[in-house]
Amino acid sequence: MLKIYNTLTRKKETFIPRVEGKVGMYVCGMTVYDYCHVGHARVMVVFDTVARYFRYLGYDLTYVRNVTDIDDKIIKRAYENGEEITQLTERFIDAMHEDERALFVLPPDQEPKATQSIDSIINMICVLIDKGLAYVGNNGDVFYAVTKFKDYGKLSGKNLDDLQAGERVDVDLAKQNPMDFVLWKMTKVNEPAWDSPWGLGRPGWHIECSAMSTCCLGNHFDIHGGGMDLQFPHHENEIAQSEGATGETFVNVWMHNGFVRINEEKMSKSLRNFFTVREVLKQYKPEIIRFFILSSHYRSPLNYSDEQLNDAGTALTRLYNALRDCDFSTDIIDKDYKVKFDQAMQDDFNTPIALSVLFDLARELNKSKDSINQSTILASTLKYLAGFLGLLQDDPELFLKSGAEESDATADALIDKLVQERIDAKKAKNWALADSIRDNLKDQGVVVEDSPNGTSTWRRHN
RNA sequence: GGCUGCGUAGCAAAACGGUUAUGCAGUGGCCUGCAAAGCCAUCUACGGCGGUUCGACUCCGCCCGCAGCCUCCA
Repeated sequence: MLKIYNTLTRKKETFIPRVEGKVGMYVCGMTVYDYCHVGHARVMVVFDTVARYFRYLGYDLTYVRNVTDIDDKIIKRAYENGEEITQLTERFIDAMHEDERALFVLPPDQEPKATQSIDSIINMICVLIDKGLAYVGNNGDVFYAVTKFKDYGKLSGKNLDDLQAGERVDVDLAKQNPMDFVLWKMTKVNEPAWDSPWGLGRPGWHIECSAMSTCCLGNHFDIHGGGMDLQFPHHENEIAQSEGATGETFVNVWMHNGFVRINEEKMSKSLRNFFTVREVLKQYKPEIIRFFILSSHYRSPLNYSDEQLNDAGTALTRLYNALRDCDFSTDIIDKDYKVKFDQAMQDDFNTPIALSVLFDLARELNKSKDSINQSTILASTLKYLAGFLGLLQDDPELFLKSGAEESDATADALIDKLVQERIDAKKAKNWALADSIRDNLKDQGVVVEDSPNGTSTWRRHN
């Protein structure tokens, strides 16, 4: 029985799909004006893992993750760069897909873009105006009237009166209520604009997700996810828009992942304390980053530091080491470990425990190396289960011999040659030479390991 | 100010009302020419104060500390 923590009820609930055997999941994706940072990577990896697990459980999943390709920041950045908006957004969409592939994130089934959903956005705004939930302000912008939606605040646990008491910057005088938010913005000079019943303009941020999600998954679907910071106001506003427009329940389960932190502080673009995925990839192998992300529960904060990444690298090396030189078979899986793994994953996708099961498995595998049958079963089980986390699918030999940089065949050949020279030196009992070769390689980040039968292997230190 | 959430050993990170988490690091041993890897053993815990209970790290209350949201942010 799969349990998922639902932000709406603040409880873990047994997951019951709306339609038996099917799951619709929408995740708020990136605004594409810059490279993805580790915080974005967390969203991608976490929901990729959720998606993989739903499929593993046999659900027919439709996973939608949008791209916000029109907003103030995009316009500003394009202007600063002296670049066409579409040129900028296409560039960063490509970069995002590259990062995604690097982190073994499988593409979502649908990836709608805001600029390609203008019709459904306009339709939804029309309905909201017809229903008296939205109005045209005296500056021509269209606003959502939050006081008209009785459940406003139900997701974030906020209450309009308290919010109004809070300090607010720059209250827009065209609004009836300071908490009202924009559905449609009138165009300014040199901005992209679409024709609408209210004149040339562009959509506000929140409406695009309401339009795209209901468009792709229907008025009512199972899961909506995103980072914690989207809880309010973004997701709150989505509920107001979608439920206001359709009169139906919008989403059954709201999932929010925790932040990536640096020095106990949220990693964010505005604080300028972020590392982009491609920066980190220069230093660490992609699978290490994925392992690092999954080593804490998706709702917990995740502190980013070199120490953490190094630990993740060592831990992952242990698993790959266990798989080294093993045979694999797809049809023999150890049931006990599978059950333990499932128990962890079904408890709100508890990946730290799922990983601990993999380590238990690795220990037993290391002990069973002299029994081919047993080690094949355990190795196959380890690789099979790890696959649902998007881990351990590389050839162990390749993983262990690779570094963060692109692999270099000539460098590897040279290492092989030195390792062979060392084997020869060992045979001649020339320990001094053997040790100096080993020390030499170690200085280059290559660890040599001997095996009982006189052969030697090597791996690159993370 | 309002609303969330968190506080576990050297570091990271989980579960659980009474029983080994797990990874890294440390210590002792086995293995090894010596190492590394691996195996075995082992030391460091549950922010503070009360309460409930036969028994609480786990439930409740208060306090302290931290983070986040209330403005664009994954």
